[in-house]
Amino acid sequence: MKKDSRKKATIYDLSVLSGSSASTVSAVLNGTWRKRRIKESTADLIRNLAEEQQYTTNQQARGLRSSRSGLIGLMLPVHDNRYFSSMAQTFEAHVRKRGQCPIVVSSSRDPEEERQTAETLVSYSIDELFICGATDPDSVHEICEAAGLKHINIDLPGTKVHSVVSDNYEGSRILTEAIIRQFPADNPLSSDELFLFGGRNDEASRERIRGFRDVKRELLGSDFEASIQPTNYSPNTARVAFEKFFNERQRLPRALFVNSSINFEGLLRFMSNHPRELFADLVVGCFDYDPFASFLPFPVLMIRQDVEGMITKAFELIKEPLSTPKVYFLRPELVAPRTALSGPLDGLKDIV
Amino acid sequence: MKKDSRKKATIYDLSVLSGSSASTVSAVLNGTWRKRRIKESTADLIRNLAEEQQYTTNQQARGLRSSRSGLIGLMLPVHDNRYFSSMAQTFEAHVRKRGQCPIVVSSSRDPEEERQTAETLVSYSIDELFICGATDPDSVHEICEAAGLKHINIDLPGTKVHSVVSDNYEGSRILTEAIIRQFPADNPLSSDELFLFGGRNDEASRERIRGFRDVKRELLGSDFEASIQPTNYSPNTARVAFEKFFNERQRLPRALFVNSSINFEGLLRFMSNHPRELFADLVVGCFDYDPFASFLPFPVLMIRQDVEGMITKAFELIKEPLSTPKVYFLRPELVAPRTALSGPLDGLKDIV
DNA sequence: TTGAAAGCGCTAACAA
DNA sequence: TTGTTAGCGCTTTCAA
Repeated sequence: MKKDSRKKATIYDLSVLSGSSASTVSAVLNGTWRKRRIKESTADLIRNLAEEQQYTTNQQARGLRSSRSGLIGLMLPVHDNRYFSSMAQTFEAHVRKRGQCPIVVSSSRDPEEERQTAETLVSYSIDELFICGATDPDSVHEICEAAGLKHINIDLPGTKVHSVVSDNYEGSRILTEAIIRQFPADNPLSSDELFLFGGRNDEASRERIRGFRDVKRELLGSDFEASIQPTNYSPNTARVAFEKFFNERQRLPRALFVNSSINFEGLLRFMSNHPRELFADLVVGCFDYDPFASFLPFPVLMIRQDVEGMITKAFELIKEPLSTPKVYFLRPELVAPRTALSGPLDGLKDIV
Repeated sequence: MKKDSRKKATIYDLSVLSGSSASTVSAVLNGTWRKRRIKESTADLIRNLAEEQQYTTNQQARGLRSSRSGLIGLMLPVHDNRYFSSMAQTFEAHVRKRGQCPIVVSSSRDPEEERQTAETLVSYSIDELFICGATDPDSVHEICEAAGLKHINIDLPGTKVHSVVSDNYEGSRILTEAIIRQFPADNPLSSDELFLFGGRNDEASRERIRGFRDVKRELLGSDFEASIQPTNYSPNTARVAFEKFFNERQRLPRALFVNSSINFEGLLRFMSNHPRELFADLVVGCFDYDPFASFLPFPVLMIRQDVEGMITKAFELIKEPLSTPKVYFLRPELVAPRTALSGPLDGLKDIV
């Protein structure tokens, strides 16, 4: 005999139906029944009833009581970008595998929004927070700390807890060198023909710029202040920067190091206003991987960051009791032009 | 005088500190105090205390009591794709604007996973569920229905509640026609040179195929069974299909209608194994928009679905009391080659 | 092997 | 204008 059917069944309903107490039902349903020495048969009975009544645990109640929620949070700068969306995809797979519920939220690289987002997540008693690409991870840390919430930094390091980031310096060196080597010996690239566009004053950008400059000096003999054109992470700001550069010199550099695929989109916006011939022998290196970008009509070298590795490492580290915060570096990978790498989607089973 | 500081302050702490009762504190903090006729000064006092103690509401407790949570769910097939990631980005902005907390989860187009995901979300008492691109939306409906959870379908329609989808038939017609018109009058495309790759037996694919076939018949005089090559939504399956086609005929069709950017990635994988000259005069139409794909070295026509419009409409409809379930169609937009459209990221403020 | 009872932090009648 | 009280559904001692 069904109950209201609009109302979900509770352990009390099952308690009545089974003739056991609510605490017995609870133990059976949350898996602690073995160590409570509950009879196999009682357990069976209750489980059948639960199935029949379509019982599902009310996680809010469980969470309130146990001050856990089963929710694992990932805070992202933005969703709409292949780097971060693959981060979300990978993160989800890991969380699901542990039987928990992923909750992915973005906070636009705005420190205030980051803090608010963290507070919100705390108020839902999430169990762990992965802070990815935060502008101000240490402020987020304070909030987590105050709530006793385990957390870790990814992509951009903080100073209060462990961080897992790409080796941006090394990645940048590899990319810069690869850009330079694209040019033939009889028409080599000169220092004043290679510019870096994009990024801002964050650790990743600083490291990438450092690698870029070092390699330029080593391989091209020199570098100069203006070879760095920061544009934040914004297609439109990047577009404007390219326009400006072009207007001043009537051409783009022969070679471009674009810091992040987001800014690469700014280059596309610029291109859409100009004839394609203009870019016939442009060489672009992009610090980020996007499968479509790899096949553009000019050589595009890309750096793919090891998202799977970062997430895996972060899951390892987040449970470790914190000693002194350390930064773990993962080496990113150079991707040759016209390369289609497999990604997190390839792990999913195909339903046809 | 601070409390434990590791423990979060509760309304009881504030109740003691302020000398008011817990219910007064509660009313002040959750905004119902005006109608409870609480003195402005008491309210002020309590709010100051709350600030000072860094009080934040325990949403689990509030949710348990009020059987709401402030969580709004979006169920996506996958994250790592520009269509769905822009969906997530847009959805987030809408939810945030309403002061609620977005929770975006993917379920791999697997009906069983869709159901489980829905159950999980229900168990957290989410307030509304947006079901995007679900393989079996009606099963998800049953779960929501049983829990009294408001929900709506996006992208792929269901029969039990309202749905907001792209006008796939019309979009497909537009795209197919545009593909055909890419070819010059003196060397026109013939029916046997245009194939559709990708998709499966879902409503979107069926409609796209219908539009494709209709336009082929109208403009090219005929169509044939084999012009449709379903590959599911999977880069790898698509790659295999292209390989197979190529092996059998030693060439690709002159023109391709690729159903979804996910399958377009399969085409890239195919291309990476072949010299670029092979694709010198290929024309591709893709039902989905990706900014990088738009600039590939051959003409790429794309269809951008109206994500912002779909989300907006869905938010309108979800609160409407359900009469007979209706399907709302939004017209997607044809995107010419070499076009960089602005997206949901452009709405964010730029922090430099 | 099980049950009774307290309580997680909050809301919302109902009193006062 | 405010306080008292009774839960929301679950977990977890402690007792039996």
